[in-house]
Amino acid sequence: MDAGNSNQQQETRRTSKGRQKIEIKRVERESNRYVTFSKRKNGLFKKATELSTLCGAETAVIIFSEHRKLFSCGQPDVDQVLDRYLAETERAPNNFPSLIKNNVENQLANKQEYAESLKRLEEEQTVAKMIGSMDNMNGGGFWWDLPIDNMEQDELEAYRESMEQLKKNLIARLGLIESTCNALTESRIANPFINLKEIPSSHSFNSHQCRQ
Amino acid sequence: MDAGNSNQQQETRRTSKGRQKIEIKRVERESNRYVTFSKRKNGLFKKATELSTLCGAETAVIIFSEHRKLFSCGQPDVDQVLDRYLAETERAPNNFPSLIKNNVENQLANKQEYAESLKRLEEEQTVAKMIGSMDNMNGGGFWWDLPIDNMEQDELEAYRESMEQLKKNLIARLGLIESTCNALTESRIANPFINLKEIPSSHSFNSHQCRQ
DNA sequence: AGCTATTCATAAAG
DNA sequence: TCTTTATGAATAGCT
Repeated sequence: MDAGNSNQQQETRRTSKGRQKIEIKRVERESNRYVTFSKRKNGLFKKATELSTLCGAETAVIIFSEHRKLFSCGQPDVDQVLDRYLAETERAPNNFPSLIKNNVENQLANKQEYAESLKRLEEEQTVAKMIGSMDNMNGGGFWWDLPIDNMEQDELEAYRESMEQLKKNLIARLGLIESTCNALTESRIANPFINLKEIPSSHSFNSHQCRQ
Repeated sequence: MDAGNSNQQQETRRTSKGRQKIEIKRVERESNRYVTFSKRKNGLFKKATELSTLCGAETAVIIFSEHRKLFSCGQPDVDQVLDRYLAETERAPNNFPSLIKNNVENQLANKQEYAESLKRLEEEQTVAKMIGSMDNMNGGGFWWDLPIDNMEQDELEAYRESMEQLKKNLIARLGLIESTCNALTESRIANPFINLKEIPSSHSFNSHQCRQ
């Protein structure tokens, strides 16, 4: 609507230039930047909340101001959404194998190694069972998402130790794997066949609250 | 700006009623809801990105559609922001609840969930077995100790990415679990009852990417 | 924190 | 789903 015609303020001169177009780049003037941050942060939270209400979506918005202050908003709850998100992304590694499944099936070679891997698997199962035997495991979580609250003290201690050990091992192992990958990648630069594929990922949901 | 006067379309009758005001409540018509979701999701991502650019903030927006499909957007990177968020929330003793909270709430200890967890466990085993079938796997390794040497370039890339993701998530999650254990251990020394509190927050930053 | 004029986002309809 | 239209909303610049 143009409304280009005059009138609309009797005689009270415009008290404002009204909204002006701005470039989307850092707002240099600090006072303005603050105000903008505050207004837009609120706007963003509002939009996120509306999206949830209108469409039944679960949302989480996390913002760290330039001074690193945290603000967050989620429906029904930020942490639930994050848990779900983490669960999803954790799943990605498990999806990976499917990419090479075909090759794997063609490679069933060394029986002995296979036997060893089975043995290892049993160890994992032991842990898993121990955990599984504890009552419950929330729907979309992983085995380490145990109901810690219900553990007895000794179980808790044992569990924590396991976790610490697992963490150490994982970090070390993953670091090794990564560097191996990197080394191999480099050494294969000469390889004319390079095509990257996407890691598929599909997902689930969950989140209510606004902190500021 | 009323522009209430007529004219403005020669004779071309209005082809649209234009935007109409809507109530902020679930959009009942499915087709509309879907369209609204898509538009608003994009709008939200845009707003978040603008906020980052304009104010030097770090943002992460995570959305799970009603069909549980995941969409996310972050500057400079969703996972970095999440790591920061988790780090922040981890430290605060009163904080860790969410993950645990979930479990607690889900501790209706119903059999069905347990069954589901078992099912998931089986899936993990399947993966492990599959990998176990791959030739090689020096004793003591875990399922992610795949025969990297035999991977094709694209698999390798995908695998490395998965590993990096897994590492990030594991570190974050295990850290969270550990601190939870510690907190619980402490709190039990004096009190056998544990109750979760709301999370205070002050904080730091971090995040670039949009997935959809 | 309020105001106001504008720009921006988006509900409807094609 | 993509475009167009017309209008509702968000917000930049001031006070």
